[in-house]
Amino acid sequence: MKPQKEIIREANEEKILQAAEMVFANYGFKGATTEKIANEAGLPKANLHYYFKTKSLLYRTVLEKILEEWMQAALVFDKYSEPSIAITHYVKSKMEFSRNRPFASKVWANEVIHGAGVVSEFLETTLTNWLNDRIEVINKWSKQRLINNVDPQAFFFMVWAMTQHYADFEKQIQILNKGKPYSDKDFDKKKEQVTALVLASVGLNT
Amino acid sequence: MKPQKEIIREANEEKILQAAEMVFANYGFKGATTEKIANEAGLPKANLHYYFKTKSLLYRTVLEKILEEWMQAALVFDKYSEPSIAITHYVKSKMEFSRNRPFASKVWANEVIHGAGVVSEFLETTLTNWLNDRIEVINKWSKQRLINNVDPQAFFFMVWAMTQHYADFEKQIQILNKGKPYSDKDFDKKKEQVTALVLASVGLNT
DNA sequence: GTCTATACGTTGATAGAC
DNA sequence: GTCTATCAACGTATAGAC
Repeated sequence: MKPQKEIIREANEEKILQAAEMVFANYGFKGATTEKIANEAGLPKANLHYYFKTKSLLYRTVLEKILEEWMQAALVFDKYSEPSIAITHYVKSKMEFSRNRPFASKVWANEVIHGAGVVSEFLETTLTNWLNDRIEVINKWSKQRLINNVDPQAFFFMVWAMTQHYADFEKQIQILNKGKPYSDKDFDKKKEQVTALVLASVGLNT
Repeated sequence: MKPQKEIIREANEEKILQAAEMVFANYGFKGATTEKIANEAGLPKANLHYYFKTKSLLYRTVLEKILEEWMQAALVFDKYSEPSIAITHYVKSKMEFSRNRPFASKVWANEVIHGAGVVSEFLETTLTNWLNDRIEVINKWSKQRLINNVDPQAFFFMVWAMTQHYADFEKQIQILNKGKPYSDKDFDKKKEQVTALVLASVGLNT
């Protein structure tokens, strides 16, 4: 059985991390204050600093959690060997991530826009390796004439950009949607449309 | 002939606006300090506040300039009536904007991610009108069987996301490109690839 | 129009009682 | 582990001499 203190610690850290993700997403690193995060987590600022010594450390911890989930979503690409099925599942997985974890997507976007100071190591190693392997898969499919002869890198950038756009530019999308946020049904339709566009872009019919 | 003071004013405002765009792009609104901007513009902080009373006003002025350019690039869509030509020119125009004005794109992305507090009015009026008109164009093309039957809104979001991705996620793209920024030649190739993907996505061949 | 010095608010972080 | 009080650093904005 876990000691009482450890249980408390884990619960509080979790509350803080969730609050931090939201506040960092909405205000950026500098714009986010430890006080806002603490309020959102429902505890005094001093407690936040007790659990996370510095704001910087808290930010890095938030990003680490996001990276784990990013990789988790990426695994879907390898689950199926048939191009249209693999791509469909991957796009849907990315769209669902945007829908369910919009703050995570925004924190990520923010971090990269401002120079990826924290995540550059991840980009240089894990993500580079992941992408290079998947580029080979796309090239293989092209050679087998299963899909159009596309630039694999441009293809992945397209999928990332399109799917993350629905999280990062949520506000713009909402305004252009007559001011109303997408309902679950709306979003499901967009998920289908995005998938159809991606499949067509490499020459696959739906 | 313009009075001397006016000439000085215009020159200094221009220097400040350019510096501000870069600093806002790289550090976000809160992360950008008036001192950094002033240094970048090559004048003391007090002068910056002489030309732009507050940081907020400076930020809004930067955004207004970006909006004008955004609309300018959007005009290209209407220059040609044939779908593949219109789309090709529009995508290329957006890609060139990302290439030539990466800071503008980043400031915009940042602003929208954090809730579009300043640009929401533009989104509600000008951009909504622009998009609604262009949606009709896409629908017309669909009905005439000139392009696939696609969701016009999803189509434009795709183009915006894909093209702006090359500016906003510049750093990530650079790292995934063996650490080297795209040369002009690299970028031209990507421009072609992006155009090909977009055309194919609506059923047009290249 | 330029610039140094400075006032004043905000915020990250800590001390120290409970 | 919790929380109030507090401080030092920073950053916006201005006063006032040139």
